Amino acid sequence: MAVKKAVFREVGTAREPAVDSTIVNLRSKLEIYKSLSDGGNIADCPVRDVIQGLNGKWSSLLMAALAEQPYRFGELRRLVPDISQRMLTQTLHDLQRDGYVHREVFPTKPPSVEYSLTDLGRSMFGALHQLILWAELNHDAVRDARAGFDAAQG
Amino acid sequence: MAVKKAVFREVGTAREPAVDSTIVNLRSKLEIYKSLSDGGNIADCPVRDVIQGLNGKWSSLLMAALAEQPYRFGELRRLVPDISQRMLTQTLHDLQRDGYVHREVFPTKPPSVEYSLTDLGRSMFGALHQLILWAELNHDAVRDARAGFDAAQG
DNA sequence: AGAGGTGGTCTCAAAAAGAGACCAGCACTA
DNA sequence: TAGTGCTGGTCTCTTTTTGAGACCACCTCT
Repeated sequence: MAVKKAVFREVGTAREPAVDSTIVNLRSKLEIYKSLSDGGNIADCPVRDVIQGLNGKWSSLLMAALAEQPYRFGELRRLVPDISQRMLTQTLHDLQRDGYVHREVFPTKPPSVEYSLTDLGRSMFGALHQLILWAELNHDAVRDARAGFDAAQG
Repeated sequence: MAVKKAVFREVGTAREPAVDSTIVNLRSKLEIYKSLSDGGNIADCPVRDVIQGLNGKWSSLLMAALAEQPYRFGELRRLVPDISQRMLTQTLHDLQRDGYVHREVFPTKPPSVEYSLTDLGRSMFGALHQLILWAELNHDAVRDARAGFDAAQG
């Protein structure tokens, strides 16, 4: 099987000549992931620490929702029907702990709770959004790859 | 508590005026996550489907490693000491299935297996890398947020 | 009085991840 | 020739994470 023609689309259609931007090539990507100064042990790496907080099943979805507008607890639950109340509580708690989400209780009766992105959260979503955008543009390529792989492997 | 001054740094130091780039505001971010045309059910959303494959504990780390250069199985195991052989096999398998990673067996004795990024994988890493870069630049802000949260909540 | 909406917590089952033994095949060494 | 080690895995068992759903106090409206 020869090298397939690249049919996927890049996120930055213009002005981004290729995958590797200038800063990417400044030093080894793995070095960046190790984030230097970790004493040679890749296990406790700050970047891993931060990324870990985002790769939960619901984190990126809730970030995308809150990037749109602030939402109340129940609104988020209705917006994402297949999340359990337990995981919604927990994921929002974790996002708040990492400083991405602000939780505000309003003294209504019964009290309502509003979740919104902090400045840090908006900043982080700017980067996360690149990935979401890529996924939207290339989901059919990924789906094709999966289908091809499954067909080949049985 | 007033609105804190934003002390975190943006990834694109110049030319990116704020979090929201032009394309971000074209339509609702949540709409993008739903990726339209999903019949109103956010549960089976192509973007979620793609993102899901990347938020495993080891996926982004292995992508970063392979973005640096191709590696053999044992090399990856030594590079990431705290991954179990089982999860390394499985994660590489999943990344291969999604079309990000190419697996090639060389007929040496004993046979060796080399893993490398495909074009699709390199393209995806271009987006993922934004997030990694953000994490590197802002991990202290996240760490501070965590410390503050833990101190407040006990 | 009863139903419904608020934002949760608690318990228990299912799924995923981690630890480590085991495997075939070959090369090198003793 | 028997041991040792390296290759890339799989298999089983235990621990952690997630999911499903009951339960809760409080208030409002009917």
